[in-house]
Amino acid sequence: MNETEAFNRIKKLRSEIARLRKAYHVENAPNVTDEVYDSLTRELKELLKKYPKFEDKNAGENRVAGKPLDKFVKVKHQTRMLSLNDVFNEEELADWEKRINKLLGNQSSRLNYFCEVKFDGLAVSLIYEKGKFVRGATRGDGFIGEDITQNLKTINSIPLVLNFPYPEYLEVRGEAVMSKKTLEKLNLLNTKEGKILFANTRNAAAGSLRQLDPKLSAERKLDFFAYDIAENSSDKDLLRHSEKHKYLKSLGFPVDAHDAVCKNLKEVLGFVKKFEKIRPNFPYGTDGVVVSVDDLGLQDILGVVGKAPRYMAAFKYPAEKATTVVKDVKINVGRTGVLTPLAIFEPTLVAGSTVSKATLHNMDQIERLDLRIGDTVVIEKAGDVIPKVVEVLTRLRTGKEKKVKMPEDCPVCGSRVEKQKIAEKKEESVAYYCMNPKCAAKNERYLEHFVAAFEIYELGPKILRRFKDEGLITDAADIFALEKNDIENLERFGEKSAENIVAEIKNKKHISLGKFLWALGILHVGEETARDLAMHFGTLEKLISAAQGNISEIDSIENIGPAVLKSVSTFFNDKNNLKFIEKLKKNGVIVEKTEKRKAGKFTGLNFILTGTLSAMSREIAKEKILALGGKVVSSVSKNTSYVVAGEESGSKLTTAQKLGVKVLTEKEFLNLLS
DNA sequence: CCGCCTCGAGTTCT
DNA sequence: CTCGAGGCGG
Repeated sequence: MNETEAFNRIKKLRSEIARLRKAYHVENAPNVTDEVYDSLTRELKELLKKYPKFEDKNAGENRVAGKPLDKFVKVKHQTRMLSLNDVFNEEELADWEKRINKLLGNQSSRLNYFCEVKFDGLAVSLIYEKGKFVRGATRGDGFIGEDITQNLKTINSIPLVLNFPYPEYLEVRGEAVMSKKTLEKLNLLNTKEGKILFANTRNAAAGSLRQLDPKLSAERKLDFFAYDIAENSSDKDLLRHSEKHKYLKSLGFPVDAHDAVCKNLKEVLGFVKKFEKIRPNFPYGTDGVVVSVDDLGLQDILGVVGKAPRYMAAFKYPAEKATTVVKDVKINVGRTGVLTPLAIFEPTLVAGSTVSKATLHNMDQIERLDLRIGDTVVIEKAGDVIPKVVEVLTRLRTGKEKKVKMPEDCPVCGSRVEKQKIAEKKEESVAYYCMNPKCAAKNERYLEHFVAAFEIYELGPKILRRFKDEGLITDAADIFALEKNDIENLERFGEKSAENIVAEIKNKKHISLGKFLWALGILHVGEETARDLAMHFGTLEKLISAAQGNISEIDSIENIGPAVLKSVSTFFNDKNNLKFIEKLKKNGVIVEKTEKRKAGKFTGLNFILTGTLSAMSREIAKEKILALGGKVVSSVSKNTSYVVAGEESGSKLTTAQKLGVKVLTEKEFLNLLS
């Protein structure tokens, strides 16, 4: 990026950030997520670090967010309400400590830390006179906030009268929050009434406290947690931040129950990691941990720079949403010849890992998103794992973005690309296909699929490709004729790895009919349908003769309709395919006969496996269920009998609960098995 | 013919 | 996990 481009980007970012801020703080628009805002702000900051000449003191990023609304009475804070500097990882936390140590010099030996959970709500200030709650205000811009005393009085956890002995005058800082449960209920209600939903607990808390009618505010059932004392007229000697917490507790304020003094950064990180585990099940929304220098004397020495104190840092957990720029859209060719667009972007940290690409599925999806190369996009991780482009920030466009075009020719073999007719229908497929049966990409993907079905784990994509390039194999059947010598002679392959590979292949020559049919890669015949076929016919020979003669027998099988029927019969009437099967047999592949599905105690039951089981792998669990006559399906619906939830279960658990499907713990599942 | 379920296929990172 | 498409019942 050159200087002009950087400057243009900075301008765009500034205006979009300003727009989001206004939507967020002034209009309380619930659909704006602060993560997108944060992500853009981070990019702007980095750009300004690289190009300091474009710094602008009056620009939005140098002002504290939160312009007060006109509707509420404005109040001036006696001491400014600060914001915090963020750190995102261990390294940044260590940098923070280094800066502190430098400033403290020889006093740094007294340094220890205080950790507390950072609630994601609305920061408020509460004033008590003679032990009575007299005024509460929002943070606003840090200097001037809004008087929301009436609304705050509806929060049960804010004491209206302090426990004795209390100081003449006290100003408490804390966070007004909404529990996740309350938010869920509120959103459910809003859905029914057709109102807009709140994106997170923070927006909900802020929105609720901004209700002009305190009755509405009261219905929202907010909570409060205190974290600091700003003014205190008593002569009580508070020397540490941790003592403030204790004192707040004694006066009747709820404080974070996890808070702890940490001797060093290692302990701080321990706290951060411990809470990260608790966080998903914690009743309130949180976005990190606040780390403070515990000694108030040291805090004074360190002081405040700009709007944030040097003695505090917010350790932020990785955001679930982030923004990034699409550098390119590549086209992948799959086993079936389908062309799949793949967005390539700047490596970006999202939900704990760095992501550099995401599938776009097909052209329709690209059009729906209106995605162009060069666009800034919002990404998240579906189910916390798979990166996904959720939105394009079209306002950040410069006009230089390029539309994505599906190539007319296959990017690998160069042959024509086209949409396919959908069986029994006039429509065409959404996807484009490379129709060349000899396409190198298709063959490679097929080899990968084949070894996966045979469970030959030693042969990954890289090795397969190498074997193919070196001429060791031309088709999948050649794999079973590989010898130790062939492999050893290749560069970068040792004797040991050659032995392992050959042994593994030999081991996997016996295969069930179902897995074998799946390995053949027949159109529309995946793992499930392959098993249905295997269960019905029992042997490969019976299936082949039916495919070549009495196809009505295939048609009669449950879950097999016209499309699958046609593809199966076409496959087994093709001479090349039959030759390939013969070659596999000749090379030692033995297809095991399949027993007809036995009725067992799981007959008619559908299982879903989610999360990690400790006693067995999912693969084994699946086999056990099948052996008892049950089925393992991949998506939850109301027809699902049981969801078996292991450790760290994903979204399937949530859907199960929503649909009222019975959920089993691993223990309950094991009991059911035996 | 439509709407619900499933299945198939492609996909990411540690 | 997600999207498209096949199977099937209403």
